[in-house]
Amino acid sequence: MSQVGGRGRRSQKNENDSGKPTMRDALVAAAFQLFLERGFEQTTVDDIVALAGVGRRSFFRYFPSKEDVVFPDHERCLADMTEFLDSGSDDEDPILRVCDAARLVLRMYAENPTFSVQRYRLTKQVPGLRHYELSVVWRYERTLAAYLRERFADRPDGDLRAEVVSAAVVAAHNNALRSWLRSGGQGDATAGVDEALEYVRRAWTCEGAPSGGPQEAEDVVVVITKRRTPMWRVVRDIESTLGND
Amino acid sequence: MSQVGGRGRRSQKNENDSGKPTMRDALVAAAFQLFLERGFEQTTVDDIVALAGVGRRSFFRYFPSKEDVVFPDHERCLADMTEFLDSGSDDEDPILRVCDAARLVLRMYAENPTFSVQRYRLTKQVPGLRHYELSVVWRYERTLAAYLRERFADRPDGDLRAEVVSAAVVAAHNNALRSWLRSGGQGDATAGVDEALEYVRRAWTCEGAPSGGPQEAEDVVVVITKRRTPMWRVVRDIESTLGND
DNA sequence: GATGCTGATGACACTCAGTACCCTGAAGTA
DNA sequence: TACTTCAGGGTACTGAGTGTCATCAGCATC
Repeated sequence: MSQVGGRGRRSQKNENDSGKPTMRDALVAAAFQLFLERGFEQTTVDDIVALAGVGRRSFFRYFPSKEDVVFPDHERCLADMTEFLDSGSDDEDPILRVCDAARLVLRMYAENPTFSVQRYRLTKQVPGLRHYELSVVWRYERTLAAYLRERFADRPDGDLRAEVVSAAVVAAHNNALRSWLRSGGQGDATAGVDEALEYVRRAWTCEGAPSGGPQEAEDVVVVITKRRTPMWRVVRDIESTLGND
Repeated sequence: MSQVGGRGRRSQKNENDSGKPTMRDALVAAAFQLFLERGFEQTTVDDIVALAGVGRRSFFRYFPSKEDVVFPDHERCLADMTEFLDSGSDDEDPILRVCDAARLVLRMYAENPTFSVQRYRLTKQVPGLRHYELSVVWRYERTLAAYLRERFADRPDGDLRAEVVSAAVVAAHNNALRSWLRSGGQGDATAGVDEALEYVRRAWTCEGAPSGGPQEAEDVVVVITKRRTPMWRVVRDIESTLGND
């Protein structure tokens, strides 16, 4: 119960050097202690501020809602993501760029596995928190989509492509992230996310020019046919795979 | 202001033949009238029940929350979608199937354009409703993903693929749907959605097995390598494609 | 027609999240 | 010292959502 709190993102303004935790951090710690003890819905804001020893009004000064205290670091992560996307050069593959942006979220989770896993279990149980999480994920997705929309502005399908790719990237990232969280935060989270993101990137870059990518593999695609498959069918499928139709 | 209400889904149990609207419909109509007049947040549940001439407690008997009254038909549409997916035959392309499932949502919107457009404008303005909509969309996405996960169970990447494809399908559908709603519900919504869904399908059926239609192909997979690719790399990729690693 | 059951509705009270408003005290500044 | 500023405390209020009980209409049964 001592590893909770907004740890893992020091050197920010919400941390003073004297070791004494900020009121914000104290509130997060108190809230999580109670949430884990008796559940989210069974804990009132009054309980939290009583444990933290502060006034009720102060809680809402730091967190706009009771749900916000469960996701204390997303606001910063979202800002980091925006900044990261703004700072990129224009000759980089946009899809690779949003994949890297998604990795920022993973990094935030991985910085404090215990906290992340506790939060994951809590969120899984409580509908209200699940819904709140949706709105957080949605904001990440909007950020990625806005970036892609700009980068794809010259394409006729730019708008649709931006939407779909950002949704796919977020889904892939979250799929790998949740799998890591389900495992209790054991092992390396990065590998799974890399794989998942690469999976999406491949689907959305193969169809035009093969373009980017590390340079290994990618060059090899596999054909397996049943015996006696008519040759025209093989040819047709090769052609449609290559996008020549 | 008279075209609001849960219209467009008659022949359901919430409609009695005597022409007198159900209490549920009366509540939806009263709520929308007030929401459009003075806004969602400026309207209390007390206002709604007063206008509808019913008791306050009755509101919450029909709608679990104030937000629910804005999306009175999604519950049924979700049930339709589940039923549709359950009733399909197993030799149909899963991705085509979920695309068709997504079209059920479009159909619901298109059944009552005026209502849909009013709701769209309302939802766009009110953060609370936007968040609620996210959870509705999420449930559709979960339904599609659960179906795909089952259908992709034999693939090594089945889980990830199910997540990513359902996210992409939902994103494409919503992109086209919103574009239609922004236009004020003019013209044909179907064409745009068809195009968007086809866009996604193409990206996700070319990449592995060409598969495509019902029973054709499926047997043909394509290998293309660069000249002079080392044989070990070809073998490795064949193995990993087959999931033998 | 009286009795009893049931399901829909209304009435009332309560909890709790979130907000508006104002007070206090500490720190800094002229 | 007087003034300002600002973080925080205290109180009262609004409004969503819930639990509980009373009421009443419809309907069957005796």
